[in-house]
Amino acid sequence: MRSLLALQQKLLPDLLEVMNKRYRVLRQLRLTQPIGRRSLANSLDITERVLRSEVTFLKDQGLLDMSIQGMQLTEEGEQLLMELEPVMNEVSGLDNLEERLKDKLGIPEVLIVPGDSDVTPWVKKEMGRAAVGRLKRFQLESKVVAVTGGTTLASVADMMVPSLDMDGTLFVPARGGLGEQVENQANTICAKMARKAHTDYRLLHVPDQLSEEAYQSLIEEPGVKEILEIIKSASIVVHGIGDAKTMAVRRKSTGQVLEKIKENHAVAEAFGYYFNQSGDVVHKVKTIGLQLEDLERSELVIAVAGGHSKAKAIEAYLKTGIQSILVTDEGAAKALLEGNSL
Amino acid sequence: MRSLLALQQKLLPDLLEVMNKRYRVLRQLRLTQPIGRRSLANSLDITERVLRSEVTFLKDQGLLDMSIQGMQLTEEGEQLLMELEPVMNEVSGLDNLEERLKDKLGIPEVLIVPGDSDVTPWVKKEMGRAAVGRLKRFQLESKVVAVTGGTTLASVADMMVPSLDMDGTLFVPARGGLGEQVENQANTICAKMARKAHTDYRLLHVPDQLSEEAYQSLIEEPGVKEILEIIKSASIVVHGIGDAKTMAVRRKSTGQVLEKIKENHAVAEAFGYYFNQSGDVVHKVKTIGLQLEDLERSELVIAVAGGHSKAKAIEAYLKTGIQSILVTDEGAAKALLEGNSL
DNA sequence: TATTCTCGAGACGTATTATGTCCCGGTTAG
DNA sequence: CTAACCGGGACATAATACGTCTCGAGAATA
Repeated sequence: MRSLLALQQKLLPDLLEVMNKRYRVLRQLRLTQPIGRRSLANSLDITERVLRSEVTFLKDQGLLDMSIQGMQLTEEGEQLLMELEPVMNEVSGLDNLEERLKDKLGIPEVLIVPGDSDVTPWVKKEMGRAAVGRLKRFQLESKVVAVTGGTTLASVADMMVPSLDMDGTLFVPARGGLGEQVENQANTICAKMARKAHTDYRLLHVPDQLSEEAYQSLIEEPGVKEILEIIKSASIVVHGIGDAKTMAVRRKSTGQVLEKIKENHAVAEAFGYYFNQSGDVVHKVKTIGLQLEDLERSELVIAVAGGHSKAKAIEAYLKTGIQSILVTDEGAAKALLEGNSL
Repeated sequence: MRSLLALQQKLLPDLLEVMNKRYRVLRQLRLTQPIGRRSLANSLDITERVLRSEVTFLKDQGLLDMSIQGMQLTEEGEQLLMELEPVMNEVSGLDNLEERLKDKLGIPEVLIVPGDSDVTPWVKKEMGRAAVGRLKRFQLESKVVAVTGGTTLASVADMMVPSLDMDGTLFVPARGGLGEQVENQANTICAKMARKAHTDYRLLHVPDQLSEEAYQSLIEEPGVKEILEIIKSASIVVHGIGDAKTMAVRRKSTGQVLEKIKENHAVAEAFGYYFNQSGDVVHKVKTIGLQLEDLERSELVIAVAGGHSKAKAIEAYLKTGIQSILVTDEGAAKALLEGNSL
């Protein structure tokens, strides 16, 4: 017996097209609501008139509300969208991609969201939503969650929502100062995430540049030492993966470091570690906090990174053999699979 | 979690309508093929041009063939239609109706086909097809199937198809002469059914009017006695349900009988028994064969009857408490549920 | 407070599609 | 032989989809 969708393909070949169109409208709306017709049409790359037809239809169906501030999903719209997600993933073949990528990378789980965050920036938010969704399916009560910095993790924080079974969950930054801008620092993201989740957080204040003596005395400081222990005990880690060169530049690393990275052909970066194509560590930012080997003791590691330009970095990092869940986007996933098949 | 169809109802109600239209075309075509555009359009009560659009589409999809004799379903069309049946039942809410009716009548299973056989005659054929389909899901090898007469059972015979697991199945008429026209007599229907099923049948020749002595000597006749025993051993019974008065008139019953039926407020009739609104037997045609109490020993009893005008009769008959499967149509089902809710 | 921006809604001409209505030549049954 | 029915072609018209522009209202900003 064929599936319902297969039957419908025969009887209504354009069904999927329409369904996909409406689904995309709802999904984009969820990300940017409240939003007006023109901007939304622009985001979806369709003309205003077409969007208008869809939107009036969806409004009649009670899936969204129109007001002077713009359009917003109704309760029912949110609900429908949620239920629609797995269906559309299957339709667009994303679950297929997920399977293949899982096999290629040798990791236990891959989640792929549609789009390419290099092309359309809001895809990062979708990755964020997916990561949060995955996180919440885990038993989080009284657990410590360590998070890193980066723009992708900022998206994860953006999409964080409170949940009943996050009672006592504590968010901490994975590692100390890594030279990022404030909004992308682990501390900032950690705080934001905890606030949005309606739960607690602890911060780790470590200056970027530090002499050896100052460093030694700092880690003996009782306040710091206590947090460090909590961080080391983290059972859940959520982190991003960056392109080595980009990250080094963004962190305003010294010429020496840049040189080292270039010489050793580093391609990937994750929480202060730089990796070459084979997954070997070629450089490490000197700071306190979670170390690479600590990951092995974690119960759940989620790596979030997308955009086709990150494909190489993702692949290199996962060659370390870390059993991590990968949350990525269609662009990166396809690039990864293509690159591998060459 | 709602089903995919429920989601689609919200997201693409218009497409489901189209799907329904195309489904109806295919279904009607199956019943009357080969048939031309104009007649088919007439049957479906849509204009020729609309049908034409659908038909050309369906032809392009390879679901039907057009020839000079008319249109016919292809193999693929037949297959699709079959797989589509449960889906469309869900869409049109028929499976919901089935559940409700099952509860109201207190019987184990109800099958409803779309339409109303009082309004559109070919719905009887659909009921026939449904009954045959249900019958074939039962283990029929070497079993005896007793059938009654009536126009509805004639439709069942029409739709009978051979099947691999009907080896050794024997068709017999449930009861002797009941005064029907030849084409609606149990004997005729029994023979037709067996022939279409590519299996055996035995007939029971009993004249309509018979003196008591002749009757007694007849049932002692070896040939008759043998068949009678087979009939009594029938494990499967398929029968119709009629309106009491209509049946009495059609059978040209005597004024005496008509009077009795009227006086006792008989509303339903089934294989020669007349029932009042409470399900009590108020009259019984004197003939040999299966008796009402024999039904209790049957493994499978299927009652087939449709059309809103038969609602009262169906309800009355099923009040006897017989554990029967009911095959009916939308018209009767709705009338039954409405009547009950008043 | 003044100004600018974005919002939904209306309007309207045009391109596209759906539909109603005929007609035609061929095939078949009576 | 003819009447009925078949698919297919044709065409005017109605309905719909779409691109484009405009307007007044509220929100944000300065």
